[in-house]
Amino acid sequence: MENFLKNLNKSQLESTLQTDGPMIVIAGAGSGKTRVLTFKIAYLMTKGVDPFNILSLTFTNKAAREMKDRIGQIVGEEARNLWMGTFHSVFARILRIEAHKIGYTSSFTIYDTDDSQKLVGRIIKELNLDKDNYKHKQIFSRISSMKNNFISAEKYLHNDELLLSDKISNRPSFVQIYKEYVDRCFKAGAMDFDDLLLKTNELLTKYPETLAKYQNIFKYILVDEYQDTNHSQYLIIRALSDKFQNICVVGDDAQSIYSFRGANINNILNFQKDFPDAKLFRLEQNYRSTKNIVNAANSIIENNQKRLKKNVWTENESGEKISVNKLLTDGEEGRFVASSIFETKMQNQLKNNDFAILYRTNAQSRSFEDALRKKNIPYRVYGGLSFYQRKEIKDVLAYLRLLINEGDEQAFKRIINFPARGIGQTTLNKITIEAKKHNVSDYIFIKQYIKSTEVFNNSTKSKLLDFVIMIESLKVKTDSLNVFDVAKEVLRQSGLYSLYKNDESLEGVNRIQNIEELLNGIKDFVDNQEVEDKSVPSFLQNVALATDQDNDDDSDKNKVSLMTIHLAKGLEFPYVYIVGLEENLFPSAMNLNSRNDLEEERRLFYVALTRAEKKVFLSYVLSRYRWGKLIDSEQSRFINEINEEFIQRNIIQKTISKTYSDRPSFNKVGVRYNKVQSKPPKNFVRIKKPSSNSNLFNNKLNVGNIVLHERFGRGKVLAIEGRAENQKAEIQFERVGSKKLLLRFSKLKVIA
DNA sequence: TGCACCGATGTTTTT
DNA sequence: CATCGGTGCA
Repeated sequence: MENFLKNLNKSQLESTLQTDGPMIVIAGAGSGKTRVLTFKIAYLMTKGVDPFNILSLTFTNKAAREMKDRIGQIVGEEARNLWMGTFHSVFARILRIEAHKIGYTSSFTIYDTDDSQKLVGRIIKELNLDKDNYKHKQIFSRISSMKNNFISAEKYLHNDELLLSDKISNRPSFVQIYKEYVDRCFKAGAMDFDDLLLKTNELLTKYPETLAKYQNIFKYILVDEYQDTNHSQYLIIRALSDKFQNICVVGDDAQSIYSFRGANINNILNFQKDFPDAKLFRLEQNYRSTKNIVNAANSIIENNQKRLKKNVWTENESGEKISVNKLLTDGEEGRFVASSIFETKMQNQLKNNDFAILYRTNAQSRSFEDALRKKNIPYRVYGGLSFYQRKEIKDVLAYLRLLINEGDEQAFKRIINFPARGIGQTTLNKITIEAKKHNVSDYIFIKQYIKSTEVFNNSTKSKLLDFVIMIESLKVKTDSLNVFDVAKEVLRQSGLYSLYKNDESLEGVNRIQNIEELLNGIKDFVDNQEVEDKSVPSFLQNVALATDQDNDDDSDKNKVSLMTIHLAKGLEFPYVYIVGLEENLFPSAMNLNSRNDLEEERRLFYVALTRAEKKVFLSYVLSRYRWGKLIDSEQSRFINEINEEFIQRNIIQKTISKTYSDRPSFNKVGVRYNKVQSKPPKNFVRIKKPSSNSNLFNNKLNVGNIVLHERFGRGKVLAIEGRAENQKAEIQFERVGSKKLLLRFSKLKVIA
């Protein structure tokens, strides 16, 4: 039964078998910490601990799912009963059960960053503040950081230091915005991401019996990536573990890279002070990377002052030196990387998914996409704009949100006049004022008071009334229909579907495709056996906390991965390209001002290096386009911090290809490609996605061909127009008539 | 009220 | 360069 433990080394085994009492595992990169967590949980279960009593918090939902699967392979079915997920998803689930205790209903809305920022912007406007001085994104991020540090608006008001600093920076009204923002979220029955943690704390503090209930449920608590927890998260696990003290945290201070969202490295540095009896374990043997990589990474991190003593080593071969490459422009960097991938792949018989390109900022992906596409190397861009952040998707979801939460201000504002129904700004302003007078939400105001109020003229009144009637009739359907059918009704009755359907433009076609994908996703959610709660609120919660990297499917298996270093955390690839190693980009210009910030950038570089198994390629350029302008740049200080014996510098690369201009104009290239690449989260069956190697990009489609479309069926090609990814075909389908399709979207099979 | 156009402004990183 | 918000006209 416990055979599975045989594969562990000494320190892995010791930390696995230590089950009771507080403990911390300091785990170097690639030292098998996930194995320890997995085996420890499996071990607990074989010892008879009920999976319902184990809480395991991971950094992404994907990590949780993978771990659950692996545990399932060892102990079987029972593993599905484990409490496992991100802080946000686990506690959102609990909050839904306990919501009424803290003044919410179980169908509370979760505001995403976009909702939150918009609300802050609106408040700034309402308070008549100068929007150039009060930048809504900055203000929101300050609010978020206050929340994560447990400084409420009230506390803020009593903190002279903070108030003074606002005065000095000429933003004395910050605290008013903060307070109003919190009030408005509450009134809207909405929580933002930070609230999910904050309100959990509120719940556990205010209700000792609730705290006791969850303390008794979570007899064993395990936290992965502990170095990236913030104060809120810290307090939650402290409270929950207080009774049994069976708390195991795993992390690596050298990989703490999320301080910008409140992560507090002191959580890991101080763990032993918090739990004086805590046992400490170290995992220092690296199984992932070559000696060169491990040693190079060690030489980098030695430049940081703040760190725990640790000696990461490996028995792996020395491997190749790290290749450092200097290029002229970002365009050349793209081509260099693409060629290098191509050559390395050919020489060593590798697959595309053996490669990753890691960068500091999402905006850098562009040149690599262009170059890879030209070389016909399939790739996938992770991160960036996620599926659920697309306008058309947010619109549909906003209808669903309003159906279950009449208070949802952001949802209401989004859809009241979309699709356009003649309700303009003037009317909206009136509604806001009147609603405030009656102390209800905008929607409830028009629903309850529209008939009796005199502030609107008759035509406006009837337009508003029509809106209410539509929403109310949809709401009735939520009782009898499942989410999928409700969503279909929403699309039909709101007019959203026909709006986009009639839009023949490229954008319109794109949007309708996305909406259909969303429907597929909802259908799958409804049909999915593993999902217990299929209500609209449950679906929306799922969606709000889903992330793009939560899903991978077979079509993504053999592709080069492009992502930010932050997203690469926890992943590994045989060959890794770390690009854009230039001062002001990496390290970022924003983080050059303090030692702490710079050290975090350095840890980020450490994380990037330690993703690699076999070989690392670094690159930097002399000039790079930023904001459409050519900027001179110099190599990153981090390159020189690597001990020279581990690297090999290459002279300026010759231009690899001169057949096309360095910066192709947008007209030629068309719409950016990665915009349509990210995808809905797991549980989601979808129609075939556009991708760099699929579809008719390369294959020739001719007028007269008979084709098969997965939804429309058989059809005949009448005409082809446009070029490259803008290419469209007019096809006469037997069942549904003639349609113009964008070839890069349509999965067409040529049958004759 | 709706739409088209224009200029300002912004890019760290994400649950 | 790309998006967004604001302005001015129909």
